[in-house]
Amino acid sequence: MTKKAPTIKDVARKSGTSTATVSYVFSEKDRYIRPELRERVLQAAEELGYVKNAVASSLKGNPRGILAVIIPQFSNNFFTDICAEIESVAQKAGFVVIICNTDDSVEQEEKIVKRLVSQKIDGCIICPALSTSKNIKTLDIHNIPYVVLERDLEGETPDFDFVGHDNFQSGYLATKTLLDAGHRNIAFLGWTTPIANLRDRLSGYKAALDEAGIAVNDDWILLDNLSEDAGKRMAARLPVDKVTAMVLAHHYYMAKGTLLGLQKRALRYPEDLSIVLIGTPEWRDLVHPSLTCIKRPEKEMGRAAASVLLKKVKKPLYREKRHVFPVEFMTGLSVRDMPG
Amino acid sequence: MTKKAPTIKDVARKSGTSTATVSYVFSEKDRYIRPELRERVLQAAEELGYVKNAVASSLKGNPRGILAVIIPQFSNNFFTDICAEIESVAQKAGFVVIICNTDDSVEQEEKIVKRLVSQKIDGCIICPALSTSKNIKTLDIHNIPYVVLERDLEGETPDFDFVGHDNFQSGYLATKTLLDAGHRNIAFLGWTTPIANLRDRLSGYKAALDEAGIAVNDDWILLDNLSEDAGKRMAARLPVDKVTAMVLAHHYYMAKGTLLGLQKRALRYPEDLSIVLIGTPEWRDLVHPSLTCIKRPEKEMGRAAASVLLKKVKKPLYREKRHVFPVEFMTGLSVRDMPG
DNA sequence: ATGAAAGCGCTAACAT
DNA sequence: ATGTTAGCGCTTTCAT
Repeated sequence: MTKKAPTIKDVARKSGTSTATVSYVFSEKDRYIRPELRERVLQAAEELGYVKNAVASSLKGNPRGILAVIIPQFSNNFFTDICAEIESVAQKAGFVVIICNTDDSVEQEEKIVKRLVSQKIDGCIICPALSTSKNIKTLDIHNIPYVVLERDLEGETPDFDFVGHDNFQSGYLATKTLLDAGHRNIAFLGWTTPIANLRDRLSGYKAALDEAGIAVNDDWILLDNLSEDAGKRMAARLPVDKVTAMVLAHHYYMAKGTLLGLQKRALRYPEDLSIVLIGTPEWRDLVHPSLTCIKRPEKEMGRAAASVLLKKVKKPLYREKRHVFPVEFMTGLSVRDMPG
Repeated sequence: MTKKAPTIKDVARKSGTSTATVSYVFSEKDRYIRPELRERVLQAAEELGYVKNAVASSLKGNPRGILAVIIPQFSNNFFTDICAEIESVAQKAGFVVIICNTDDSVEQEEKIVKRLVSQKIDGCIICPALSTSKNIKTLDIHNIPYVVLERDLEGETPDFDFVGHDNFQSGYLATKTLLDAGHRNIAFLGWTTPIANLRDRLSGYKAALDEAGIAVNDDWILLDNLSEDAGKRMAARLPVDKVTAMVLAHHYYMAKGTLLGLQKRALRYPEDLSIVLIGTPEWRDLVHPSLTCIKRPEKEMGRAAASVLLKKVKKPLYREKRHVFPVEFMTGLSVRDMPG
């Protein structure tokens, strides 16, 4: 026997006033209302269990109270950490947040973006599937404020606000760490993807080698798809007779696979092979020896993305500078100093 | 110069027909419309970039297309795994999902629930903060279909749909595993909480001991708050001269802390201490030796919660049975057979 | 087969 | 200081 939710009209009737008055009582607008009347309205609302219908309110042009974030992988802690931060900032500002996973599929993303447009969300943080800009354009057309997260858009695209981190630097720093420890033959393990992030990390790797006057050996750059098994495969293929160190530039579950693959070959780190990992999985200091890592700024990114978006929601023409956060070196025990 | 989004009216004008016709073209309702006209409408909509406004539509009583899930911890993989599954199921059914984190605070939850009510969401999956039913009642009052996740409600509460897993069994199974390996003096590490889950695990532990004719020693039941540091503290307090095994019944980061604390005391498992962990952190098979675990049914729970909710959204009076999923034993190398 | 128009719950300009 | 009312974009009954 689902009775209907009480509306402003019910409250008006019960408190013997008009809907306008009730509306004003529940809005931030300052229209003076006799304390006595205001009290009566509040009382009636309380008794009826009235809650303002944000849906109807937004039809009149008021903010919806909903933000969205679109990510390519739900199961990647890098993204969930960012989302957690976004949700936290949004919550404090009175918004709820819709989280959507595209599985890095442009088609899936297209459906999702349409749905969000249809829902008239106030704004959106999007890490574009495969770095494509197609669905971003939909957001543009419908005037939904958005912030692009982590992946730069390829090709001709509108001006956009961006929050990301320095992938070049992470590749560079990881490689430099190994070079400084005296390594010369350094492998780079990544994944196959059209997005720039991995490419940037690889550029950082190459730049560091270059700076040290070392030629890049393409055989030591291993790429595979995103999975734990791929990590295992790469560990199996690793030319450990030539290489003394490696940069793990891929995802946590690939990295996990790589470590397991190493175990399987009875290879030990740092004795047989030094390792620097880009990223900070929960287990970085639990494995033994602990891993030397490059920490990415998940929280900072989440916080920045959310606050930039909130500003844009308030002022649609608001433009922020690009936020590209630096990474941070985290010491560990997986790098061995080379003798000599 | 943000031009307004095109509405049904614009499409009607452009295609020279009425708003009613356009509405029918974009609805599932079957009203016959001349193919020629239908085509013209579609054409106009396409050109204008028209997307139906779900907000206005829902004002007329149509489903909103939004579900919500309320969890007490965003950073806990147990919950994010469940959420990932919920999102996936919801997405296939055409819904987007709002994810809210309460930090296990009843006050925060209250705000969130009010917001969701105000947003007129179609339904909600809630893991109630501290197992309290107060905010659930708000959902009831406003006729929002909901499914209670993982934590049973305490006290007098309305009839509700529930999806969870067998916490008693996980405590029992973990303990039984150690008993079967010949252990007699088994510690139980948990956290301080009013919710039933930990209590149930503890009951399972006690039941297993009881069954084996072993008295419970309260000194071996260690509880602390939810943090990695608390895990370290418990490891430090552990009476390893008396105890030969332990059940880790707490969260991943506590478990991590406990393992780190063990390392600090130079205690090795399973030699010095056998371990069974409730839960399956990503690192369970990465640490060495790999951990013997009790796997909880995150995916099944997520999937069940989402599908039950979707059924309730369709049919508000729909009632499902309680879903309490079993846990699963996962073999590892952290349990040593006791001699004798 | 299609269109006119009332109305969902709210806001705000306007009237009193 | 408060009430009346048009209208946000859509759905749907009723008329044609």
